[in-house]
Amino acid sequence: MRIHPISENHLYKKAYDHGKKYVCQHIVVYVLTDYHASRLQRENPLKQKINRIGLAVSKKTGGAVIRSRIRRILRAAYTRLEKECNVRKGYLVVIVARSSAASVKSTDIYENLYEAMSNINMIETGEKNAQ
RNA sequence: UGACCAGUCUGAACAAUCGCGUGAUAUCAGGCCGCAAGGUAUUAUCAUGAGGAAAGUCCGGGCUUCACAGGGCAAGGAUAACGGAUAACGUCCGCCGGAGGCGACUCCCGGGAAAGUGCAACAGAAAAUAACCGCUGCUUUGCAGUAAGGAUGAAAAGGCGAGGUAAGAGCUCACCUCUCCCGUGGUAACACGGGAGGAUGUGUAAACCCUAUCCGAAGCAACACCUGUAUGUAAAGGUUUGCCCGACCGCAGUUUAACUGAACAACAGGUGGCAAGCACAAAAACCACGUGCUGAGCCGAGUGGCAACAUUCGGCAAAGAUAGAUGAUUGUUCAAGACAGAACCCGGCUUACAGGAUUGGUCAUACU
Repeated sequence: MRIHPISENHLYKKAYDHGKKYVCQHIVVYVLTDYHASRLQRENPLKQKINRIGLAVSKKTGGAVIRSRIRRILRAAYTRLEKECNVRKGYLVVIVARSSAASVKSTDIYENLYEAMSNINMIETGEKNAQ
């Protein structure tokens, strides 16, 4: 399960401007339909659709150590979410950490992410495994 | 024992579960992306994976690109006792002078103010050809002499004592200070001793400036080099014939859409296009493998040196990403975890930092 990062700056801009948005206590999530989803699917050896993930942590949040810790936690949270739930694919997902995320446990962030994704209707209920 | 001074080392540990980068071995897949060379995947095991400051980007180098390829001058910048170390330094070591501390020791101290120009607020009579008050003399509403005393100030015209005088004054003398000369010691800065001079005007050079020495510019999401393994690939391109032009290649993006997606397509850049034949040199561009991460390297012992350091021998070699790998959760322990994340690489400096360990030394007190 690899994370496909968003590297283009314009995609972040589009996600902020046009994407669906949900604000939680510690994070903000933007979701936008990925126009390149089918091309990426062809490139993907497994022939599955994928979500491209963008992680954003403001410099206001803290120093480099704190920021990279938050990025790791966010990445881990998303990986766990894809594993345990049935997440819709073919989207651009931008996760922005709020300043309170610096002092919070990773489980809280995961719960935040789950709440946000289900509110944006990114999680298909049933099927897979509901644990 | 207490209070200090100067270093050196260290920068929580363990277990379980999940997870990541790189490398190796095996395994899986022949699809997708690209004009093409070519690229890329699944899973398992093993190995390995941030700092003393990785930080600030303040100095000095290496490396690379560009420029000059010789010498001089000017401008600009940096440095500033002396000797050494070093690839180099504004760093380090030793030492000198000054300042501070009882001391161990410390210091954002260190050319020139008699080359010149400038500045010195407020206060004060006066801030540099000193006469306001005071003191003394005389021919006394004034003139002359005088820096001993006096407000102030960061700084007031060498200090202090004696002689001297009308009163005073380096005017004279002793001591101190300063400058110069000689001798001794030291590689030298300088120190000590002796002699001479009469002594010029306070501070400021982080004001301009003067003296000496050094310096080409730029740079990392970059750039370059080496080798082409079938002389690596090469769409649009060359050339011949025919036909056709707001064409074509390439591409962010937009619309529709959910698939072999389709349509339209800006800027930069490149090329006239299409069909057939022929030929493929070079360059730009790109691709693969490799290199720049073995380096002024680290550790231990010996030798030389007061030391910085040099040198000999032996051993070690295991971060390398490109939106960026070291993490999360739970539990246990303790001294309860600070500052903080490699990004081309080194040597320094500076700044931040919970603590812990340890070496040498000083002072005080007590005891012998």
